[in-house]
Amino acid sequence: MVPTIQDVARYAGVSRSTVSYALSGKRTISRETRERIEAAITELGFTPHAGARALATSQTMVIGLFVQFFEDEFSPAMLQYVLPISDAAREAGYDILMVTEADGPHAVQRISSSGMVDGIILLNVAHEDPRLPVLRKMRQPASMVGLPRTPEGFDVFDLDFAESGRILVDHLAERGHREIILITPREHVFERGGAYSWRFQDAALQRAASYGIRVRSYYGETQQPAVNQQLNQILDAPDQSAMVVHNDAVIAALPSVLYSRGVRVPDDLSVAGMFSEDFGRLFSLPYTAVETSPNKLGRSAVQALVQRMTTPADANPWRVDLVAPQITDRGSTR
Amino acid sequence: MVPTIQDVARYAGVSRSTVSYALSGKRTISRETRERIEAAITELGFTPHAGARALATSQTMVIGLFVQFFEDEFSPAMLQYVLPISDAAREAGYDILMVTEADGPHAVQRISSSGMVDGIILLNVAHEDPRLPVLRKMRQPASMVGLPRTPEGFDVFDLDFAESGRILVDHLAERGHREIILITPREHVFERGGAYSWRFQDAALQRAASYGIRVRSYYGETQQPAVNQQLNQILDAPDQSAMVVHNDAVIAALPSVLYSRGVRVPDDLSVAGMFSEDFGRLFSLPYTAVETSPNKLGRSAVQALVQRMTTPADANPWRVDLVAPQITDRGSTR
DNA sequence: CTGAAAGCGCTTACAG
DNA sequence: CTGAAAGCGCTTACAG
Repeated sequence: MVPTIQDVARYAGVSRSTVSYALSGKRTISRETRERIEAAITELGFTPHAGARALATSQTMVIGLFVQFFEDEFSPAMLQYVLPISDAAREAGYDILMVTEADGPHAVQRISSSGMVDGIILLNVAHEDPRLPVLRKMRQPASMVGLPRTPEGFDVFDLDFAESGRILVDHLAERGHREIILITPREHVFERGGAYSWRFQDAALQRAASYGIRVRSYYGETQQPAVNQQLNQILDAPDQSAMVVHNDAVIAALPSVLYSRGVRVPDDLSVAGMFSEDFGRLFSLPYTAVETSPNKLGRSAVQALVQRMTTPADANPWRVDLVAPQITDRGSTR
Repeated sequence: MVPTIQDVARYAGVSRSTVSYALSGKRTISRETRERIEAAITELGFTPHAGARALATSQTMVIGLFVQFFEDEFSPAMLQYVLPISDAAREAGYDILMVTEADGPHAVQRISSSGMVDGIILLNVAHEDPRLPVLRKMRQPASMVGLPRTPEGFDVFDLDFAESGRILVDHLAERGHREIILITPREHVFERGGAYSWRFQDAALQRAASYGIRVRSYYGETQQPAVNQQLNQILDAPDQSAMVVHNDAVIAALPSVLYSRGVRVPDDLSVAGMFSEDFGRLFSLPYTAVETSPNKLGRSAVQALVQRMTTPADANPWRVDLVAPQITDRGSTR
């Protein structure tokens, strides 16, 4: 039914090995032979069987992408990582097996030990991520977005959230603000070990303290209508001059809440956030923000992984890249 | 290095076939033998090699999911289909190979003919979708979300957009509106063959005509700041009483635009849209809407595909399921 | 209840 | 420049 390399060989009057070498280019084939083979391939519509090739070469040319969706996080943000990763993988010749299973450790074990993938990318990595211990036992290399407590054994990429916190506090301090409202991820994200939450918050609080700036910190909600209710409650307090938002759901809802209250930015309130340019465009956020660079982080993770996969005995030390945050001034502070 | 079925057999003192049958349960194994095999498996940490199994059985237990992201569509909506599909696939024992390649037909050809997947799901199918002709030549069954001009050969699931258009017009007609603003997908979506765009619009216009209701139809923008600008321009016209929005980007931006203009819903303007409950929650949309049921559609596509994959000679006719739209009244009309 | 062997469709040393 | 053959790690008729 579906043609095999044997059919091609027979049709072209050569051996299977010759066809295989013509395909891979790993040895020189006479022009005439090569042309006969190519003709046979197009004539028969032959494509090598991926499974057979994987068995023979121990290479699947597939990357496992492990995504976790939590109720308390804002899902659209995740897509910003997935798409660049998928694109970068394809550019390097890999396909993406996307795994969204709730039981992360089990999924890693299952996919990895069955040899379905050559390498693994973890998204949304927690401080004590239960996927890492099992991942360490697997034979495939892995890279990730998100900084775990013990990154040894993996290439790790993340935004420098501490520095991001400082940059935003500096930005407001320079403009003379003496009080800042800080809206963080949900409390549950802290508890779960989403290290980005406290890396940002701790650094921001510390930097603010060094200026003598007072910070009122709130765990932001992530589901409507709680988001709007909470924002309104926070804004009911008098004399607020500046707000830093490190919470996707809150920042996405902010424009409508501010409009509804008649709060003008930056005249009545200075606002600065943490989001990517794409995210900002999607939700029409007119706020100065630290660019979270999901594109860059995702692509870096792919690149590092491809490097490890193609150089199995790679002696290079494991990377921990904390991308330096850049602020994009959209004029929402003063 | 990594244990094979041979190692397990040796360790348990049986043959490879016995181990294989113990794994599959396709023949009865004596209790004692089975226990020895199980012990060997856990002891050695054995997992069957997926590639070898695929080669022997011609089954990969992987579904190819082909996603297309267009500049002129609103990406968060896509995730609402991807996640339920991934979950449903896993429940049926399948993993998901997610393909986002820009060249859809080529990607289908590549993945399908190399035997990487047992079946295929297409998302965001166009009226004349260039992926369908190549898909028809492939050996794997396929299902899809989105109604193509010629659905023969596939199981097709989509919302009944025509009926959705009628329902929303009826809803406003019942409330006495004599003029409706209709915001559709971008013009380019119509041109590209996104049939959902005109199926909805044509039906809505026709139904409105039957009531003698006047409809002003606009191609909605999808990128900021164009979305807000356009909305403001549309709303500048006097005497508007009702608006139907069939455009994700526009409906997501609508609350802030209406707030900023001081337009109150439904007192000043009746608003009805097309979006899922999840989407509405994500963007805090307080509008009456036809539920677009991405969850249901995605799961149906998986179910139908699993049926075809497990019953290759399935004689059941191809399905074209247009899900009956349900309106969710959130009190945004009167 | 269990085993020996063929076969799935490739790749790659080994030989010439 | 090309071929014959072993091997990758499974499954499954065939045999007993």
